[in-house]
Amino acid sequence: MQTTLYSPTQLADILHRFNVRPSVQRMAVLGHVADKRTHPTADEIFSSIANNFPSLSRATVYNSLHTLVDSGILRELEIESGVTRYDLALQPSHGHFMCRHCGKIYDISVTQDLLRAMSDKYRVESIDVYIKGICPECTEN
Amino acid sequence: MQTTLYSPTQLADILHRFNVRPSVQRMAVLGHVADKRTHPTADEIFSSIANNFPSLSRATVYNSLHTLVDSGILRELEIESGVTRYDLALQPSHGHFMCRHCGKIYDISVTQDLLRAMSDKYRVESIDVYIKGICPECTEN
DNA sequence: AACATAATTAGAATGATACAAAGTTAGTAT
DNA sequence: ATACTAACTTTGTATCATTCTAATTATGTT
Repeated sequence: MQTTLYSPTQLADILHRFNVRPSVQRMAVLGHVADKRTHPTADEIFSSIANNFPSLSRATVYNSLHTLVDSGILRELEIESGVTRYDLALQPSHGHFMCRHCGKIYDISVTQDLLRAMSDKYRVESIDVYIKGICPECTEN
Repeated sequence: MQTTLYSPTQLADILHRFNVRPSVQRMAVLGHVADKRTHPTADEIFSSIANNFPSLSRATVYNSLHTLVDSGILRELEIESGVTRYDLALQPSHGHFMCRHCGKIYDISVTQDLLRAMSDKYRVESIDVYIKGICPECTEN
């Protein structure tokens, strides 16, 4: 059941490379996001790994996730209102497709052509493009 | 102070066209989103129009917004974690640029070329492409 | 081993949004 | 006009994700 694509050593390596201390909790959080590729929420992660950590706190999951995002290992997805989902950031950038019916989230590549071609497979109902950064006004000041 | 780009008659017309009953509250909510183009949150809308409606309830603002979104007049933006923002949907589809520093949200067009050209004006730090619809698995069933 | 720093825990607090029941309004038919 | 009905608004309460705080524990370094 527990497909382990990333060994503990590999997880520790990743954390080291990004200058994040490899606590067991952090490894478990990262491991879950990296192994299952379901773009889980903080709560899903908590429920899944709580078995192995009787005293695990939600705050720890949130703390770990924030640390992992800040370090660049994970990336936040806000594809669904009200919850933040998490995705491995260690791979070529990609868009996401969420099925309105089953809720599953698929990784997709996002070149113009592919986006158009996608309509054959997926029934696209909405596309959101969000860009963040620094605006001209703020760059001057 | 209160720039009125849309007259009450125009607002009522829009609501009629989309088969939404033009209650005063709904007109006020739509009017605020349509006039100011600040992509406001439910709470910002509530605060702004509460002056004119001493007994206005937050629930009414949420109800109105849901009705307006369902009818296709407004569109939800999830560009910022934890809050939903609202935008007029009655215009050519466009992306959004949020400044990490001042928080302002700019409308931008999203063709490949323009996205590339944008880097001259805006300092792009992250791009999110979210697509929703029905996946192949669900289409079969 | 002792100290300093960082991480974890538990529980309470916050804040956006949803819900439920009662009251009000508006549209329609008599 | 009056009464009926359905839609809308209100009020207060509930929920749920996330954050905060203070106390505890673990880790790394001298």
